Amino acid sequence: MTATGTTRTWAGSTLAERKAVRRAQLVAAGRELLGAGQAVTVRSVCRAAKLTQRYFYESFGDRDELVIAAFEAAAHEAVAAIVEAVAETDGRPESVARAGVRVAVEQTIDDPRRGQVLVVAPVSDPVLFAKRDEMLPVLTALFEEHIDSDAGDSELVASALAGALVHLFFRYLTGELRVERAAFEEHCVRLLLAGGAGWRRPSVDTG
Amino acid sequence: MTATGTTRTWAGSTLAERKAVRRAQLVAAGRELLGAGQAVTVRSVCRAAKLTQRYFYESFGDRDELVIAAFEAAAHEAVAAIVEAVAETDGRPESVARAGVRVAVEQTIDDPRRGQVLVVAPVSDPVLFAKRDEMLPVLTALFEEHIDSDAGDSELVASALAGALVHLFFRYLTGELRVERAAFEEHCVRLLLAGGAGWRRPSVDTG
DNA sequence: GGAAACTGACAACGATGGTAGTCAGTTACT
DNA sequence: AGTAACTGACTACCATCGTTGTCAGTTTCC
Repeated sequence: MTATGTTRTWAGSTLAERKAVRRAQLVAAGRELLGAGQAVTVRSVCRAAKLTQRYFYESFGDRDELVIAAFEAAAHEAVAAIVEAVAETDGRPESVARAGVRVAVEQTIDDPRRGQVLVVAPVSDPVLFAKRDEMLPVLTALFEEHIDSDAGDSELVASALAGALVHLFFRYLTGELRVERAAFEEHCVRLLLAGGAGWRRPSVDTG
Repeated sequence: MTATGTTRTWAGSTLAERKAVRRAQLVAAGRELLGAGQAVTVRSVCRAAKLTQRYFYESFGDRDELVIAAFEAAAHEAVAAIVEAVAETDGRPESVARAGVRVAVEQTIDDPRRGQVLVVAPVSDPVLFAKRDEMLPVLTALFEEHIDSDAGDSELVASALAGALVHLFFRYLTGELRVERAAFEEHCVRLLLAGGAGWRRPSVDTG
């Protein structure tokens, strides 16, 4: 048998394998830069990955594609952890909400780099903002599945909830929100349980 | 009397007057560009203002300063209109919330350019994002003054509310949120009245 | 060993942006 | 009329970025 096409090896690996390695290196470098709040350009990411720019275009059409890949890598980790935690609850709404919030906090606040990628970076990168906006329904749907809310138009509810949580996490992560972690988590749980309501009694209900 | 220093005229106006006119032209040009979703650079804004770049540095240290000025101009209009509308209510929480939401919608959705500047542009410009973040407490404080909420930690409440409203307006303005205007406004009113709760009954309350 | 695939380093080009300066023409004051 | 302030048009320089190509050295296959 002759080694032709993609089976030819170089330093023990095929071209496809090398491409995959290089792609992973670039995505990891992109994550590092995003997580450190640094600019992601073709040059900066290739420098961080210790690859020449020629290899960038082997896997990505442009910088945006790379940045999205980096974001998705981080997001999938967080979502997977949340899904797992939720699956281990007894399924009661409060258990689900608590597990979800706990893990979300762990994934973003206890791992500041991932938090930076998922929560802070989208603020200054329209590409990431749009990507995050696209992925949020995945998360809200997960909770809607377990938490029955008779709160009204579900799209409005979901949007308000997403906006509220994203903003809370952003301010907490950047240190603008000076509250105890427990209070922060409790508030997020309440928001989820009420389909967005962290408050017991809307004023109109007691009027 | 001899005309010296700043009283010297050129085409009928003093240097100070000319500077003020040029500054206003640049701010207006900045607003136009932001409102049209176009990039604001020193070059683009001077082109739009029909002024040479030399005059840019007469009023602004850099591009960010100009962009902030443009944002502030738009924001002050909206805030002033909301303040006025609230002042004309009977002061009951529901009246205040309704007036506030109605005017906010008018200011941003009925005037798409201003809406673009205040709601959409901050998504792709970190300078504007930060500026808006800085100004949101002005608005939430206005409502807190009129709407008594026993909902808990007021900073957490205000942050969640701000995030929810900003996100709702963003999605509505960009056309992502396909709901009737009345439903949209009603939901925002409910959020305000509940200090963020658009929902009647958190599940835990009926458990 | 020769040829082709592959690598890493680098150059090149065009585009854009920020900032500052020059120059000829215009205006206003003395 | 002379001079200084002012204007508008433009140049110049530097930096960064995206994208592509070249070249010499390396590896692998036949």
